[in-house]
Amino acid sequence: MKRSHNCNALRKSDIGATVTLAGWVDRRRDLGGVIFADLRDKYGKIQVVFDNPEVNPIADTIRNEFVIWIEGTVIARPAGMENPKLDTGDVDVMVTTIKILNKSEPPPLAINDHNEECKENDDLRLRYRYLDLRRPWIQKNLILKSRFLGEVHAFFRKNGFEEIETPILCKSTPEGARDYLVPSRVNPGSFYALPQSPQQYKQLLMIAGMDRYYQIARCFRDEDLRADRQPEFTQIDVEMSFVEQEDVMGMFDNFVSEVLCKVWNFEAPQAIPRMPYSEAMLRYGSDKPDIRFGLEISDVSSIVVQSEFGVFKNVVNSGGVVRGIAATGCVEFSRKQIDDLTSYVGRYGAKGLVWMRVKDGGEVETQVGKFFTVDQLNALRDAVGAKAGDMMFFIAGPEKMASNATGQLRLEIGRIKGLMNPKVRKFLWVTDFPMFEFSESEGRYMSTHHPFTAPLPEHLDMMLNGNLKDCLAHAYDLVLNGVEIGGGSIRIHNPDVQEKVFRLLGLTAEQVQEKFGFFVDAFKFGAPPHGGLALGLDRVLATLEGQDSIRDFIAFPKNTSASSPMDNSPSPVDAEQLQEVHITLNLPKKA
RNA sequence: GGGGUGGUAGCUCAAUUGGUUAGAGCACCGGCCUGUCACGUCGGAGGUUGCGAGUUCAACCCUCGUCCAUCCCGCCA
Repeated sequence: MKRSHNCNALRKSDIGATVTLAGWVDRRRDLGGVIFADLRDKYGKIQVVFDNPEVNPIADTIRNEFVIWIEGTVIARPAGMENPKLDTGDVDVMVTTIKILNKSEPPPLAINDHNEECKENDDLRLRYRYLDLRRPWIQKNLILKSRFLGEVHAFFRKNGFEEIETPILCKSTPEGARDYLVPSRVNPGSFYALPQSPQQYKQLLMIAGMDRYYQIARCFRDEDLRADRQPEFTQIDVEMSFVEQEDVMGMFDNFVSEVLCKVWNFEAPQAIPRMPYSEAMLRYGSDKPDIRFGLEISDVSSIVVQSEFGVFKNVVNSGGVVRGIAATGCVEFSRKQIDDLTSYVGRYGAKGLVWMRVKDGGEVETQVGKFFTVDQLNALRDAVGAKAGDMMFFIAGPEKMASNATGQLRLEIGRIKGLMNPKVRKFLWVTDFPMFEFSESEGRYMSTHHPFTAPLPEHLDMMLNGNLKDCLAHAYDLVLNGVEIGGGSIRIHNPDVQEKVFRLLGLTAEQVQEKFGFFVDAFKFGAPPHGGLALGLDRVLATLEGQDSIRDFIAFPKNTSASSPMDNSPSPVDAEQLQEVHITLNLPKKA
């Protein structure tokens, strides 16, 4: 049963050796007299040959995904018969003994598909995830993750961080995402929450004097899923004492150049550029700009308000904005392409999309030309930086919507023009986030980051005086190719300020005491200034691999309904189990 | 909660304007084949067209409902 080599080990230099191998049958080719089979394991593939009456009757019966063990001799392939697609392609193993260790039914997934894209739908893949995971290219993802984590540990240990575990059974707190709840059997009617992140624990570790903490932390959020969002996911969670923003960001500048560049083998950025949130929103219409390409956005409100174009004028006069973008080299966009873009930005609330073409001589051609003077059209062209051969697009509306919709338009044009090269890695720090955002649905201000984030020191008084709109936070996000891969902040370490922030968020003194009392109290016993950052492990992997979905970097992910088709979780439980945890069900009526 | 797309053989897909026997490739089963490597070749089996109603002489196709998946908005850092 022992194997002398794995399936990727044998080379020309091994010719003549007697070896034993074990693995899965990737593919069998029966030529009548001689039978070939590709044997596969985690390490690779090798072709084995059956050409004697002792073994061929058994080799006749093997099928895809059978697990076999063979003994044989390494032989050179006949000249011209080498297979350059295999690392082991210079040799064969001539089999002298074969044992079938296990049979396999025909697999419902094409594990041996030669191209690295799987066409099976996700539901099927997740139902048979253990087969899906046999595909070499997806194993490669998990192996890469494992190797990456090794480097992560090495980096933080080298920099004096301690790896400390924090509870999975936590206290449910308001703010942030919806909690996953766990009923307590011994405390009837009480519930734990699974952590959305170890935020409070890591801050308490700073108060405890641990100075530098990191953890590969599992986080849970009961919100609707996306391709890049799972109900449980992993963060590289970090916190440091006696630091300022520069110290935390500097640590992660090093992390990028020492860990990410090493694992993914790309050149370290000279310095990761920084951009204030307000600038990111204006120039890119996003708090996570993809700076791999230009197509920057300009505000043209002051120009269009002079025109006779009612739509734009009214928007600006009622407090809205008009944003424009020069789609470089897109003058030939068809009517249909423009219609598609119009409905695309409609998803983000844009009521319409105004387009203008810049002709060869530089003159501007547009359907709405009669509402503008030539000077105004030229001013628009120059404001967005359009040249002959470019198409200009404009979106009007309330600032938040117009900004976002134009930003999404920019990304879509980038996709259409193929400007998103996954081989290019552009990191960016976005800083100076607003401390609070007004939530229409909640009817109150909410923390942009989380309620433990400190305001900029120069904005503290502003905040204490109740000006939440203009108050900026000591927060920073790390962005890679337009994906937010991490975020952090300098934390509040003054109990009075922390209490005040909770109150500004609408919590009563009683609620603060009940939900966060222990936390505020902790700061009364000598809390050091501290701050930190958390990186989304799965997103870092997916983004650096040029993938949109994090699912292929998680061994057993959930589907969009947060369930697992493989083991059918979540699932109902016995009445006795419910009784033990003092729960009675109150299910929604089915129509 | 809302919108888009999809659901046909084990898998991936096709099926003209609604038209009579729902096809192909892969996989599977059987035959042939001694250098293939996505082997080839001959043959065979395999279908509640997601589910339920309705329209029609006739429904994979049209209508309504419903379930599931997926992508997105809201939500979520």
